[in-house]
Amino acid sequence: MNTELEKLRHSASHVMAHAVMRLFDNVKLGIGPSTEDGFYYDFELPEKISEEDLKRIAGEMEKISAGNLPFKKEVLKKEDALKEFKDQPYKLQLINEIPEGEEVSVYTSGEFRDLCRGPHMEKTSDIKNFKLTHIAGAYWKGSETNPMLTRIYGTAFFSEEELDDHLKRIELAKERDHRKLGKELDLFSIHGQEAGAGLVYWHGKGSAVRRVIENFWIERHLQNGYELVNIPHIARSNLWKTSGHLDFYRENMFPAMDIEQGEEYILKPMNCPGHIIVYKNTVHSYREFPIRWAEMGTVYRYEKPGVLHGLMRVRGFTQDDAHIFCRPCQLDGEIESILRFTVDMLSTFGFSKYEVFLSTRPEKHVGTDENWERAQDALKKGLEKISLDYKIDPGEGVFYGPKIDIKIKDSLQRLWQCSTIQVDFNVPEKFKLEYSAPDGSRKQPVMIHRAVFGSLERFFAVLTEHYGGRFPLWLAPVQAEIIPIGEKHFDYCIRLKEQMIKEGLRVEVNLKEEKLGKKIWLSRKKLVPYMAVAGDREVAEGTLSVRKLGEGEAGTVSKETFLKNLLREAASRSDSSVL
RNA sequence: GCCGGUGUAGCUCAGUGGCAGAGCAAUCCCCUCGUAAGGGAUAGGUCAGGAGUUCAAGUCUCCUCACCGGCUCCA
Repeated sequence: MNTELEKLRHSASHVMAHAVMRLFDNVKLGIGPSTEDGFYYDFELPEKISEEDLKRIAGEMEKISAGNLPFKKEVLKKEDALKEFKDQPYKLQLINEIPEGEEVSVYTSGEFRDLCRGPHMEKTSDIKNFKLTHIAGAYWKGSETNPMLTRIYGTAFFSEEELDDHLKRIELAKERDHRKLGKELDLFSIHGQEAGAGLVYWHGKGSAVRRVIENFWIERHLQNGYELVNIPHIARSNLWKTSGHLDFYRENMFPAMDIEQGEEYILKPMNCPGHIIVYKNTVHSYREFPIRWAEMGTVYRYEKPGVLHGLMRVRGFTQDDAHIFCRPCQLDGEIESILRFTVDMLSTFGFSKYEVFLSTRPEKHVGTDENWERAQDALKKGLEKISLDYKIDPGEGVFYGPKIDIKIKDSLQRLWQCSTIQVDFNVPEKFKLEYSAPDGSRKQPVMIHRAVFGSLERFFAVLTEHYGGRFPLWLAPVQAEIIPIGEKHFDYCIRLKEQMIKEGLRVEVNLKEEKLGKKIWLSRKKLVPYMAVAGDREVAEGTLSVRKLGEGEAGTVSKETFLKNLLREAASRSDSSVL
């Protein structure tokens, strides 16, 4: 299945490889596929190259394109192919992996010949609108144990307009980067050098957004039959031994703290054992089920230095976690209601498109095959019941159970993993959890682990990029800025601010001695949804001249009306004015 | 962890071996102002950290840390 665009991009990767072969000696070729956004080709090069070299390579590509060379396909016998590519170790490996009976084809364009399944464009001059974007290292065949090749990324389109649009979209994504907005809007900071990589400092403005998210989360959980619990951040290592974390999750855990003579404590990488401690504190009856315990639980995981990324990938983060204890017969119903609950909550934040994945048993796991089968079946049934389309991600489950991951699509059509639902028969077994069944016997409950936002840090980052920092009113760190025109209007503005703050709004006053135009410019830079200007006229009438971000002047209203309107809009949790 | 790049004032960045710079922000002064940046002055630096080469290092070399683009891994 090759679309025309994939054909174009794959052909572009050939032209790029062709150019690289012309410019460097002794190049070993890896693979050069098309991707969602463009294409790449992996090379083993005799020397280091940097982004500077991309211009040269692109220049050579222009020449090859202008050369108008046809792409010609040729089918070879396997032994002939092996002979022809004897100096290309990676190609040899690929040839040897082609199953018997499948054809071995080679594409030729000018003096460049490459092992390739095709298909291709007709000629090199079809590749006109391309751009080489960046360079990266990539393991051969994606395995850490293989040598690292140099990957050159590029993109190509049929028309110049499409290429420009694409490059503009990349620029837009850069503008919306949560790390950039985090600085500009004073939301958070990370101090890798001074205080530790991957550890987040939430500033006042970021915390304001976070608090709104948390309050909404608490409200919805209480309405949906959850109880909120709280657990400590460290626990003795024997707890993590029992749970299986020390055996199966150790590489992601910070080393144990030796507190007093041989008593080791461990910083929690997950919340589940803590909730299990609460469960085990008393005996439970089937009549209590389902028990739904939720917590914004902060966890710490050791992540390799190279994987850290803003708020998206950190070493300390807060999961909006919940554990549901129930009877096996309640499992389907619980999964279904969790899915509905999740989708409902996400839609409030403007996320209505998802991709859903069902991840199955990984290599490193606890528990029996039978338990894994049961858990997977339950998840499948839940998905089918609310007819959500999903894909299977083989071997991607957690060590204690399979999971459903919901990836949300943001306003730039990018996917982000947030929500997760995991069915677990294994940890209850390890901790010997019990409940009294209707017939008086002791049975083992099933446990569901689930998170809607996944990590608050990541969700906040996704939200920031989704809205490009222009948060809808209910989330905005500063909902309104009141701007006095001159010093004599300060009192009026300060009193109004105090009144609005008492009503629960987040409001600031700009008391700098600047001109109105500059104050408006500053407020716009901070992406504050509403500005309220007050001068002589407004003070005399008890009104405000209102400006709306992105829309400009919105007329004069009484300060009471302004306050009421803001309260109403914030309470609606609507994002319609933003997107 | 791996490949490549980067690290200079609070922020954005210039400075390729010879006196450490600009704009914005900050502070002070002038202007007292009506809807997208008024003017002036002042202050602000262990040039990420350490070692080395050199008469001389922000600049060259090595090590460490962090950050950026990817790979592997992942909420």
